[in-house]
Amino acid sequence: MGSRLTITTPSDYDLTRDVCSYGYFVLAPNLWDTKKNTLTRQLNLETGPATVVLSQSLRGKLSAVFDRKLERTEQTQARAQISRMLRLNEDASHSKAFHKADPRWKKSGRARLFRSPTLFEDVIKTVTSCNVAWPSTVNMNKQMCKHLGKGGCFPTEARVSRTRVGTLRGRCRVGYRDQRILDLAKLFHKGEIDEAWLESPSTDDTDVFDFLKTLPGIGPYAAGNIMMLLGRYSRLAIDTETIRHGKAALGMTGTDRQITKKLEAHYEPFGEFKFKSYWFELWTFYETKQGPSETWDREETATAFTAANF
DNA sequence: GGTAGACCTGGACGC
DNA sequence: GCGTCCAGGTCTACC
Repeated sequence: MGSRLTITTPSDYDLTRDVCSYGYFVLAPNLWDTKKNTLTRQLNLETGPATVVLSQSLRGKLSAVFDRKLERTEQTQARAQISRMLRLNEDASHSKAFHKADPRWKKSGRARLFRSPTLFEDVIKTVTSCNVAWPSTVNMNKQMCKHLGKGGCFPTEARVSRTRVGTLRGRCRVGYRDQRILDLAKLFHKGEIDEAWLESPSTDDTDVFDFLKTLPGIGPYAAGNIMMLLGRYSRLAIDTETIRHGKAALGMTGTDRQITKKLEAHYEPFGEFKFKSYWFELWTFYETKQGPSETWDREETATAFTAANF
């Protein structure tokens, strides 16, 4: 019989709404059950992988059911990873501050963006989303979990750092990103990424952004996206989808450079919550096209989300 | 500081 | 079923 943990959440936490809030919730090893409203995934723990099923039946509480018994230290690890993934550190007052800055989301309560249990997974997922259509991103993550992850887990930095580039390219289908992913894994494995510094409130956003851009495979878009994943929402991550959103939803015209400037100005009033305001606008647009995000099946969204759909 | 071209994959399209 | 074209962000070389 596996372990069962009760996770205390912020009072306004809603598992369905807050998991189905960012594209990574449909990337392996995450599996959202559209019928049961549960999130299943594998976690890398001290003595090996463990599969957890997260569900919510009470406000302020989550249930985490594991496929095996966890030692006390593993329970602590699992709690920390789940907390990071679900952004349980962002309490109700954080949501309230965001809704004050942008009241459009007060009614739905949207405020949190789903992320990964580790920064390493977030960074690699971001690299797999660069210069590629969504179905390829889905496939890259699926193949990395299949070929490199123990027990279906997302591979650790240790595992990726000793993987050959040919395996990353040939089996995991990451293309020219192979060397960049390998170099990133080595940096994480050697402890050259100071997560405490990146996440510290006393570290300036600009310093974090400038550092991220020095990493292999990380340019302005990826750095902006990782900023969001670190809980820093003061800047946008502008890609072709952002430009398209500027044109289609906000009626902006001009060259891409002109639209970029207009977008920066458009979201400026949202200050430290700029990314969230932008993202929930975009997410709402996707939902008008694809239906509520909690109904998006992992396999179906792999093919449904192409530029042609928008 | 700005920009052209290469990088790789998979979907779309034409035949 | 096959071949070709194209989209996507980062990096390097060059002006």
